Amino acid sequence: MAGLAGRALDAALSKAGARVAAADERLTDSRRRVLELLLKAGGPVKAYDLIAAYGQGGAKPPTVYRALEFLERLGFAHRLESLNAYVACPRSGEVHAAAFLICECCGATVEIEPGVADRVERAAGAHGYSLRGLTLEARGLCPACRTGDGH
Amino acid sequence: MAGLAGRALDAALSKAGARVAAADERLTDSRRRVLELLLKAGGPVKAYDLIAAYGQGGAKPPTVYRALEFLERLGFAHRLESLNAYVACPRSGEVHAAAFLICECCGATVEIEPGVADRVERAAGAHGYSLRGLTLEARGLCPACRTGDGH
DNA sequence: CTTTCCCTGTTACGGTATAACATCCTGAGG
DNA sequence: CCTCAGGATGTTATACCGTAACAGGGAAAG
Repeated sequence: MAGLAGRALDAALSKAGARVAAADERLTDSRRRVLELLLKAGGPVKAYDLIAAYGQGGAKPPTVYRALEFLERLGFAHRLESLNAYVACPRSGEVHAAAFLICECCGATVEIEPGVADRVERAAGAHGYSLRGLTLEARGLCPACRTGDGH
Repeated sequence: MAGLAGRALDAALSKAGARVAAADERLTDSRRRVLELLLKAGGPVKAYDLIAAYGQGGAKPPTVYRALEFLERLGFAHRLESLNAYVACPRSGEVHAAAFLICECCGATVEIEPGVADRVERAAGAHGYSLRGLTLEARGLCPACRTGDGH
């Protein structure tokens, strides 16, 4: 799943720590641990898998959900609504609208930048709405699964 | 919530019946009942609210979830992933990619046609993905809630 | 008539998420 | 040093969302 490990993981975590500090927030143990698990996975992870993998016999649900909420708020992670899963954000620490391609066959996901925010913004304006967040999840088949190399 | 009632509701239901028949499917009692509840609500409804409102002491979850699955498959309803809720589709019976504006304050939703499918398709193609379905949900404030008239 | 296929009913369960409250740090100000 | 306010965490319990698995029923085709 292209997850991080070793030096790259450490680098990503310390970079995250710096960004969190710059935002006058704290990267506490539980937040750091959850981010680490998301980065290691390199793909979507279910909340209860994080809970189980947390260590020392696991964590309680609120611990992990609070960490996820924090990571989302600061732009280190996204929630995939259509999968009930969470994923580390490749553009960690920069708040932005996320868009995903999700393979219906193997679950592989890619975060993309389709540049649709402006069009949605216009459509919202036409209905008098002001926009504050965007969820865009496209389901399909990844290259491997299209050709049968999948899984 | 702009829900349907009386003649308009009857008309919508019989139109749905015709479309279902044209698709060589059956609009059974439970399917018709769930569609009726969605149309009456005129907005997003939670599955368990449908279960409670179903009548005769309510229905069992599988009954309602099966009906919802059917209605989605035929394009009569959509699931709002970010709300865990379901909504009747204004373009009932025509399968299409849905996009929604959702008010974070009062929950009002509008189905829009932002015309982004082509852009997402291109972005998917660039990553080798073939597209089969699209979820687009924009959160913001509706006109009433922006001006404080909300609720 | 009977076979087939789809739809439904029912029980039970598993996965997802949060409420509510107690506790504990940590940093600012006295 | 003290203490006090605010955020973060720990803990228990519970509510909500969705589905598996299997039995039964009913209409249409042969």
